[in-house]
Amino acid sequence: MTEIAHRYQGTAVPDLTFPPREGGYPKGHETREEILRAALRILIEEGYRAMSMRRIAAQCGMKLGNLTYHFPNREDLVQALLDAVITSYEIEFANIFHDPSTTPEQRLELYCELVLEDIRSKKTTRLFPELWALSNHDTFVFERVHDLYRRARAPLEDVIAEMRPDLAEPARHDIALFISASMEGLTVFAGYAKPFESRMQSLEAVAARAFLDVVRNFVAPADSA
Amino acid sequence: MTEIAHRYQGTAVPDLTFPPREGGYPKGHETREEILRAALRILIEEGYRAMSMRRIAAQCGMKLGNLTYHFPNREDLVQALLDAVITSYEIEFANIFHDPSTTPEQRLELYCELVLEDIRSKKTTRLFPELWALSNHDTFVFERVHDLYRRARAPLEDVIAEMRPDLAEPARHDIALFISASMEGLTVFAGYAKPFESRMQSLEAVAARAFLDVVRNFVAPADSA
Amino acid sequence: MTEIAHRYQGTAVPDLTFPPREGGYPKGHETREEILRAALRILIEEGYRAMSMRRIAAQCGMKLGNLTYHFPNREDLVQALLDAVITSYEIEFANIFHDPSTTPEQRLELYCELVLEDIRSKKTTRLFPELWALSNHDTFVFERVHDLYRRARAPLEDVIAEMRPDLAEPARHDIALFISASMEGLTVFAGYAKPFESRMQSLEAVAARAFLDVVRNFVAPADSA
Amino acid sequence: MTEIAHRYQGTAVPDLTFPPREGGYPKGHETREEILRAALRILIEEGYRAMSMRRIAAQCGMKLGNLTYHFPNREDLVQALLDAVITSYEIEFANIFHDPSTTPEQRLELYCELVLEDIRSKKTTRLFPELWALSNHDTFVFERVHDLYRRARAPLEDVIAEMRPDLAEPARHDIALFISASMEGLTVFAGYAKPFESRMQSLEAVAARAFLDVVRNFVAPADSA
DNA sequence: AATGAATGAGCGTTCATTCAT
DNA sequence: TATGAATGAACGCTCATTCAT
Repeated sequence: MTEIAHRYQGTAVPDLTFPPREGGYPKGHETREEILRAALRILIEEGYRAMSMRRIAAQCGMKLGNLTYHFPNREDLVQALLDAVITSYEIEFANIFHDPSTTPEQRLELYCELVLEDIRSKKTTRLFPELWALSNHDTFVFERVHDLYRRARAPLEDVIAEMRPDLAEPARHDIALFISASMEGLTVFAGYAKPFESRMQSLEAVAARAFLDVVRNFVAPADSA
Repeated sequence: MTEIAHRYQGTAVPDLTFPPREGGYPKGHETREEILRAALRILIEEGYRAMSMRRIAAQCGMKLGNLTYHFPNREDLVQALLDAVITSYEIEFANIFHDPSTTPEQRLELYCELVLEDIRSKKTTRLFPELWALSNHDTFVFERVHDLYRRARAPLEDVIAEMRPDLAEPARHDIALFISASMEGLTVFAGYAKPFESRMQSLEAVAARAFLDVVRNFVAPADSA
Repeated sequence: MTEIAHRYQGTAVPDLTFPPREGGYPKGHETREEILRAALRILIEEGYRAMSMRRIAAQCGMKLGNLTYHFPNREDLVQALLDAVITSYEIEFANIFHDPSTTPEQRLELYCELVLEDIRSKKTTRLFPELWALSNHDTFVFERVHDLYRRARAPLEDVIAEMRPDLAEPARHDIALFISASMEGLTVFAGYAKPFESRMQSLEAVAARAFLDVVRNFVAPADSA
Repeated sequence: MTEIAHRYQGTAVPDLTFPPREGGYPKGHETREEILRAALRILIEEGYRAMSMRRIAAQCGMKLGNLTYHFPNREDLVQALLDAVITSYEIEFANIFHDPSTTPEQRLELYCELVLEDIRSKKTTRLFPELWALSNHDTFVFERVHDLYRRARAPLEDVIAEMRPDLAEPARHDIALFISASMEGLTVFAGYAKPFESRMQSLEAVAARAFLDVVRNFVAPADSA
């Protein structure tokens, strides 16, 4: 396959959160972190198919045997990696809304701004499509990804509840879901190295307008369950 | 990896459009079609990683040697497959707007309805995340996918132009892009076997409201390039 | 493990009978024969544990990939090998009694002579203990081995029936079984390179005496089922 | 490989006799015993090939590191195991003939009875074929096994000497050897879970008859050395 | 057009072993 | 005494590919 040039080759790829092993030494935890980092790097730069045990071991200058010592099989490693990377997103999200803006409208706009900014990062642009593809065939990824999204929608639902206390819970949920999905969709079009990456600024304005309007104007249909 | 149960196991997976080989016999074309169909079936049911030459050959009860006769190497096959599947989507799209409804608002709504209906199909839900993931690392897929989306946005841009002749072309383009991306984003949340598949109906109402409003109300910022 | 010196290192190890593959070329059959021969050689010279796919491939100057082409997995190869080797023993046995000696006593003695002669061969001494060990954990080997022994006992039972028409079938069967088992047991003590290999001649006399006597003198107990 | 069902799954597998380590603590001896027991359990249940260091460690809920602390390498462990298990058989045998029956005929019969009873145990049926197979390729096992058999034949030779003082030593030895080998051979046919396990009772009668007759009637050939 | 045969590289995994803690 | 960490080699197997038939 023809490879897409990597613009920021030497990306640091940080942000991995995973629990230490019971009874394990600090050295071992560091090694496991190095392994997961290398795996993430390959996943981002070359895709899931290229993320083999051997390549990961080679990436972090480690023998294959040691890699399987820390992660007895590939599934363990992949799950640990995806869990760690998703957990780090959850932590990031949890930190976002500790600074309360004034009006709910401002908070909605800020939320979208932060999400769309994240989407433009190489890491997110590359990682999430892989997660979406994997979630189609792997229940663990499926559940972990949608767990993340559920948490990510919570502040959105709060904002909508403030702006539209008249709406029933399902309707609020639908709107939050739509807003969240809508932004995720932009990953493929205006994410890192995507055709409309440069339009992200103006797309943000379009999105903000659409989201504000739909929250304000949405009228639940009679039979909306 | 833990497999997600396939609800409509025996899916037919049709819709593959690809050119006959120059100087090739009809039999050969049929065989190539069978191969691509088998490949697509694996891609949809088990993901890109499982789509090996051997498994494709096995899927269509064919010996490996014959498969490599028709597609000398894997890249040829993958490109032919993705090209064929994307082409079939383009043809489907081209057929959509031959029946012109009355108002542009109705046409916008119909457009969204058709797209969101397609998204709920197993084929589309499974296929597109794979394409998005591949497009991050493969220029051919990248270009082919965005070519498809460009064509898909064309009728959308026409509708927007009718509704908002006052807007400049970049703004219209941004709005069309947003609407398209927005709906694509719903694939992951309300597509086939997704957590909110059952909410697609009401999500469609939310989306329609948001899209109509943004087309009607969008005001280009002063510095929008 | 300390290795026992191989006295007749360059043993030919012939006698493998297995069916040609349907639609396969003669070349392929030859290759499969070469593979099985190499496997048998290793099994005999170094034991079951040493009989790995890689070592077999190396033994017959073949690439591992080609070996797995002909035998998709180890179990297939092992079964094919044991089946072939056991089949060849069955054929050998079937040929033994086509020359009818005069008295049943002479035939019994000839039978024992032939079996004990075979036991002294390197192939049989080495192979059968492996089969016995394997048959403890592998149903295929278990059934195949006891199928062979059942066929091997048939002429024995005929002889006994001739000598002792008064005996009931179960008693005849027990005697045949005892005689057969008795000789097999000598493998470990007086087989190839065994401590009493040189005593085989005189052991044969002891065995012949014991077998003749038991056939002649055995009196079925009252409650013998 | 297809596994043979284990009828008496939770076998205790006792009977391991091995010397304590010089300067070792009692705790260490217990651990080593636990290790050898686990090894023996695997050997019996799954065969020699499955008896790896890792599996042994896992079997006795121990970390690999600790196992290699007690047995620095595999050969040490295997030798210790086989030595211990053979030693325990030797001790068992030594205890048998402390109760002297009256006539040598009765003693011969009792001897056979005890041996054939032991053969029917899962442990013996499973273990000895492994020993026979190993003894073909490993001098230590070879010598240790035949040492055991030599001791086992001693009481047999005494009985024969009593019954046939006229016979020369080689002839007596041959007869004892034949009787011993004969019974060992029954392991494969009428041992634990073997096709004729249920016939062991009547086979014992056949064997007793044959053995008594051969001891009584055997006439050494003129050239018997 | 299709199958059989063979290669060479790579896959995930298990192995026995060594050494630091 | 026991566990954690790491190595290097080998395991059975699958891969894409090439070529003869």
